[in-house]
Amino acid sequence: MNAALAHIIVVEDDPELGALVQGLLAKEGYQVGLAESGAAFDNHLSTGREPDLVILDVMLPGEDGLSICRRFRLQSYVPVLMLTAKSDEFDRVLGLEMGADDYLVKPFGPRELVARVRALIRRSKDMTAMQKPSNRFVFDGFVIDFDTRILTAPSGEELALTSAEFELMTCFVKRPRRVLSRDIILDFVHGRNADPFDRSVDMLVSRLRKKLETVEGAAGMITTVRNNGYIFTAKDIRAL
Amino acid sequence: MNAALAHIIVVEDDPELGALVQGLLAKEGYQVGLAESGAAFDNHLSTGREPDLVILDVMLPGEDGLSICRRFRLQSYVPVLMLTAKSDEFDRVLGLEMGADDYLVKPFGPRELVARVRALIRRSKDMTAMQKPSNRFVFDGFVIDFDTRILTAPSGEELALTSAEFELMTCFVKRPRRVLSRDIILDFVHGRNADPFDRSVDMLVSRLRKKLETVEGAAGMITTVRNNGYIFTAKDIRAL
DNA sequence: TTTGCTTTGTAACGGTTTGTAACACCCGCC
DNA sequence: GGCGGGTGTTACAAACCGTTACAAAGCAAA
Repeated sequence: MNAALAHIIVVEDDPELGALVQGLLAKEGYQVGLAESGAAFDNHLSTGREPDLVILDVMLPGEDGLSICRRFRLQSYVPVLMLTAKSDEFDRVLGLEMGADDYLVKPFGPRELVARVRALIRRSKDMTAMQKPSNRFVFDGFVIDFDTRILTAPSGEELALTSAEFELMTCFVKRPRRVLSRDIILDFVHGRNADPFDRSVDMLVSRLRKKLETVEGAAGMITTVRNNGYIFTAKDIRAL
Repeated sequence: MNAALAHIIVVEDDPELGALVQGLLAKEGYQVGLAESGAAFDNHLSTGREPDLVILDVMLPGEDGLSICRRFRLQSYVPVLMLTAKSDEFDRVLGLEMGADDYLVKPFGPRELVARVRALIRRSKDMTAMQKPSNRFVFDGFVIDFDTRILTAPSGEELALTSAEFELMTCFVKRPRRVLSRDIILDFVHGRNADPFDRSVDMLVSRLRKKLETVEGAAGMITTVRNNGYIFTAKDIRAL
C-alpha cells in the first residue's frame, strides 16, 4: 500500500458533505469512493478491492452507521472513522464499542479530518508491517494452523486432535518425507527420552492415524518404516 | 498548551480591525500577534513558536488569505479561522478546501468571534488529547476496551465479565497465540504464586469459556494445552 | 512353506490431568 | 447481622495418554 494511492470509502448520505469530504481527501492524494447507504457500501466492498480506511456517518437513512460498523468488523480489520452529529457521549462510546477506531463530531474542520485520516492510515500501515509471517501449512487439502492449533480437513471440517496428537502432527509436517525415529518423535512431542520399551509413540501414531482415516482419501499419510520409525508422506506441503 | 496562554496570530491589513480583534482576544486571555501581510505572517512563524490558532483575512493587499492559508496548510495543522467581507461571493467550500477550519463573515460581533476562537482551540486541544495510545483491541468481531473494562460481542451485546474474568481475558489478549502456564496466568491475574494443587485458574477459564460460548461462533478461542496451560487462539487480534 | 523371533498395531486398563458442579468463604453493602 | 455476588476449594466425572498384553505382520533360517 502506498499512501499516495490509499483508498478510502466514505459512507455519507448528504451529497454536499460527501462531496466536501471527497474533495478534501482527494486533494491529499487519497482515492475516495462514495457510498450513500449501507447497501451501497456493501457493493463497494464486493468489488473486491479492500479499502485502507472507511469513513462512516452515524446518521444514515436505513441501516445506521453503528450497525454497519459492527457488521464490517466481522469481516475486516480496516480502520473505521465515524462521523457523528451529536457531541453526545452516547454515540461516541457506542461507536468505540462497535469497533470504530476514531470519531469526529460534526461540524469538523478539514484540518481535523485530514489529520485523523492520516493518523489512522499510518497506524494501520504500521500494524500490517508488523504482521508476523504466517504460521500455517497446507498438505493434501488439509490446513494446519500452528497458532490456533487447529487442523482442518479438505472438507473444511475441523479435526479434534488432542494436545499430544497435535504435537505429533506438527512434528510430521515440519519434517516431511524424512524417517523419524521414535526417539526423535518422543523428544519433539514431550522433550523426553525413550526407554527401550516405550510404546507411547506407537500409540500416538495409531490414534492419529485413526482420526486421519475418518477423512476421505487421507489414509496412508503416515508410513511405518520397520526398525526405524515413521515417515510423513503427504504431497505438496507448503507454507501459507 | 494552556488556554489562558494560547497564542493567536491575526493576519489583517486594516489596522483598526486588527487592533479591535487583538483587544477582544487579549481580554479573553489570549496572547495575540498582528501581521499585516502574508510576508509579516511568515516572519511571525519563523520566530519558531507555533501559534495555537491563525485568523486570516481573505482580502489582503498582495497575497490573499486563501493563498496564505493553502501555503500554511502545507507546513502545519494549526487551525485557521477565515474572515471574509462578502458573504455571497465567498464560497464556504472553497475556503474549507484551502484548509480553513471555520470562517466568519464581516461584520461580526465580538461574541461570535470569541465563541469561534474558543471552539477552534478547544477542538484542537481535544484532538491532541486524543492522540494517546489506544487501549482497545478487536478480535473475531469482539471489541475489548481496557479503559472501560467492557467486552463487546460481535452482535454488539456487552458481556458481563467479573473482574477476575476480565483480567484473564486481558492476559489472553495481550499474549495471544502463546501457551500460558497456570503460574503465569495466576501471577498476571492476582500477582500471586500457585500452590501445586491450585485449581483456581482452571475454574476461571471454565467460567470465562462458558460466557464466551453463549456468543455465536466464539467457542474454542481458549485451547487447553495438556501439561502446559492454555492458549488464546482468536484469529486476528488488532489494536485500535 | 514352516517355524520362530522381532517388530508393530491396537484394545483394554489405569494413573494423571482437566472440566465443572456444588459448596464454602470472603467482602462490600444494606 | 443478613444478603448477594464473586472467587477459591473440594469432589467427582470426563478426557487424555502411557502401559500392558496380545494379536498381527515382517523377516530370516531351516
